[in-house]
Amino acid sequence: MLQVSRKFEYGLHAVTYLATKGQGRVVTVKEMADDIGFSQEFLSKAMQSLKRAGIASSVQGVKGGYTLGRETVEITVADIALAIEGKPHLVRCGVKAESCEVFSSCHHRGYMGTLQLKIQDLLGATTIYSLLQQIAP
Amino acid sequence: MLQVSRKFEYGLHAVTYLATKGQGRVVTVKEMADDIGFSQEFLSKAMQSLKRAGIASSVQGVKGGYTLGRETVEITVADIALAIEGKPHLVRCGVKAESCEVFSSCHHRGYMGTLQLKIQDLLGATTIYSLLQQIAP
DNA sequence: GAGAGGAGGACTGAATTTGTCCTGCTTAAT
DNA sequence: ATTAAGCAGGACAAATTCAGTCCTCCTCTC
Repeated sequence: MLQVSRKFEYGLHAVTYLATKGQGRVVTVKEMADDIGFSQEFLSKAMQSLKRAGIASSVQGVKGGYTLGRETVEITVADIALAIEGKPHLVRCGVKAESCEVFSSCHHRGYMGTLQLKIQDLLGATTIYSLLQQIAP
Repeated sequence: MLQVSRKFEYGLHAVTYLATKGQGRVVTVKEMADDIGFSQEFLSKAMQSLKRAGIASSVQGVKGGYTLGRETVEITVADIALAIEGKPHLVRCGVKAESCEVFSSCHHRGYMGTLQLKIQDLLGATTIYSLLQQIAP
């Protein structure tokens, strides 16, 4: 269906939250979940992925929580997608060649490959910084 | 996971098959399924979608089958995607606003919307004709 | 009128996504 | 030292979607 996952949406919301309302402080998952309006448990998973990718960094223990791990100009939408959904595979044979019956004789692999790159470029061209500019005029 | 459906892959293969090995004649689903190498029943579904969209046209009865419904320069990859997967919705709120908890306060809808349009443009920029050029040098 | 072949609804099984639960670890505060 | 807030992450359950099959009907050629 060529649709982005919910977890990605959660992650993107969380990052913009940290970038705006979370400046200079540590923000708990609970605060974000309450304020934005979705499940704390699930958002927590997204944050863990963002952390592993260095997009967010975490502070443990009481008074713990999350902050951004990099400047907003250094985080692109593609980074968030990669952190949360892993490497994109527009077609199945990108994951497993065996999953395609016609792998050896396939004529579109080249095209689908460049298409995927172009989509990644599209996502990579937007930083959180520029995204925020678009929001608040 | 931002992945294209299998049915779309089937459809794309079928269209290029018709455009190359099926010139000037009517091709049965069985032939395509056998030659390309996947399920006849399922390919049949894809063909039905393509037919409804006018990308393929069908002949019923004995000696029936499919032909292309338009010239290859007038069929884009986006057309095939639309025919088979329906209107694209990068985010859920495009399908149902209620499916998003933060619809009213959402900051990314505008961005996601233009992103979707850009992806559609990408698909719309490739015609079957140009795709075939890329394949056979 | 028999059989090849498309049309399409219904259904099933598999895979993926989404979300919850639980347990453990870290650390500030008391 | 103990407690409780909060992150980390594995395991599991539910829901949704996708993929594929089956069955019936209709159309057309021979």
